[in-house]
Amino acid sequence: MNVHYAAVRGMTDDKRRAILNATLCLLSQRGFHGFSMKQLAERAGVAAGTIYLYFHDKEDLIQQLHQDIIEEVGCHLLADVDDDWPVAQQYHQIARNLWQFSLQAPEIMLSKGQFDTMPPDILFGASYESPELLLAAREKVFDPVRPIKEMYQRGRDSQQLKNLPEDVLMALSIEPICNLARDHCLGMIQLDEAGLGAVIEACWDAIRYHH
Amino acid sequence: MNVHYAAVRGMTDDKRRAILNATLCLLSQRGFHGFSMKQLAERAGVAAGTIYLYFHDKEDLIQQLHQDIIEEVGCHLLADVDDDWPVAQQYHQIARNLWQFSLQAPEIMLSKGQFDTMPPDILFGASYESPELLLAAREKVFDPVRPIKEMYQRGRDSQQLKNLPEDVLMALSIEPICNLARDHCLGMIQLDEAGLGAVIEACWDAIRYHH
DNA sequence: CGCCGCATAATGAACATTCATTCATTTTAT
DNA sequence: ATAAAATGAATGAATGTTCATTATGCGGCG
Repeated sequence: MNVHYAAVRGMTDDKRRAILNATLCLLSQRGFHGFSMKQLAERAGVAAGTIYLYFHDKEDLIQQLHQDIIEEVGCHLLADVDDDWPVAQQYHQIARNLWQFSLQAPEIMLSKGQFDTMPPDILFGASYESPELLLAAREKVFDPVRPIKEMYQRGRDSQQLKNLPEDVLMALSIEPICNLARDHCLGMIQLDEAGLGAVIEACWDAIRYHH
Repeated sequence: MNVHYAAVRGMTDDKRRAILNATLCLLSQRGFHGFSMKQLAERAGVAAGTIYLYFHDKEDLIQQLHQDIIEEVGCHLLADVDDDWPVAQQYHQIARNLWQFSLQAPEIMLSKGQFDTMPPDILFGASYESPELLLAAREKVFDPVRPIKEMYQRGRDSQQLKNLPEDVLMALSIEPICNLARDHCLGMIQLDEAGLGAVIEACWDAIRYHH
């Protein structure tokens, strides 16, 4: 009887997946507004009421999608990254993984901005009113990408990276690639293999310690 | 009789400003969803119907706010930047202006992400279906920040900056600062004067041509 | 095999809200 | 007195959610 952990009533997990996929799809092209549960039901190929068998309400749905995406991103970014590699090589692999991932799952890259600007009580179940609770909740949610943060720590401690907080190092070397990947998915820019290499090198220049 | 250019019926422009300010305020803290015209009217201190004297509808309001913000940002970023300066100095001044602006108008920084992920037909009156129209409309809207783009061009042509498209150079050297400014406004990170200098230097490292 | 009972899964019309927008009326300024 | 500006109750459409009803899969029984 240990198959019932996923949902209270809903059983087959592929319905849940279909709903999550449809949510991501709508979110990436229509945004959070102009996105209704009825549209979602139609897109997912289920009835409106079915959604509420798998998710408590709209916010719960968004929250679970967010968690789901972070796990998938974390998994893909860290693929083929060896703990024993030097930080430079690890970063380059992660950066390439990120770009490749954005090509195979563009909806996720396109929806990233939506999540980034979402009220924190939806994503983390905690509001700005209690900063310490919010911080803890956020840390838990982003646990799947913690190894990346730790890589930045190691690089900084060994003076291979600049002496800056991890958030800053990530803002300098991950976010630009996310932005460019989004623009690339939207057809606003083109970037070939050589261009990608140059971009990654530029991001590396931003964070590496220049002796 | 030359005071009637601003609106069809509405006259006093401070009502328009009040509505725009209230829109920005709500947009930055509640996001696009959970933002209603009735809330807006209350916040702006006007009746619901008054909004429609100055703006055709909700989308028009958002579009005008977007244009308004871009003009203000462009104006502030280029303050105290001399055309005769070397590119390095120009960039540093713009970066500092950007940070300072984010402190004095945090709502604008907080709402940036909302606009970035908004369907293009709202912001530019053109959809993805006709890429050439969309591109032209976008260029027109972003005209106030064109001097910045031109600075990047000059820097690249004179081999002071890396040989990358302007969009890429901006993604590398402007966007990270926007991201950090947003996180700083939200209290998620702290950054003192020294830290800011280090961040700007890092962004400069990302785009400058290393001989 | 076919039929039955039963528990779970799924449905979608119905409901109460909330939304953007309108317009007959009132206020304001000249 | 008159024209422009502002109002806010009214309207219909759309939203998130519920729940009485229907469908489905399944193990036992004749």
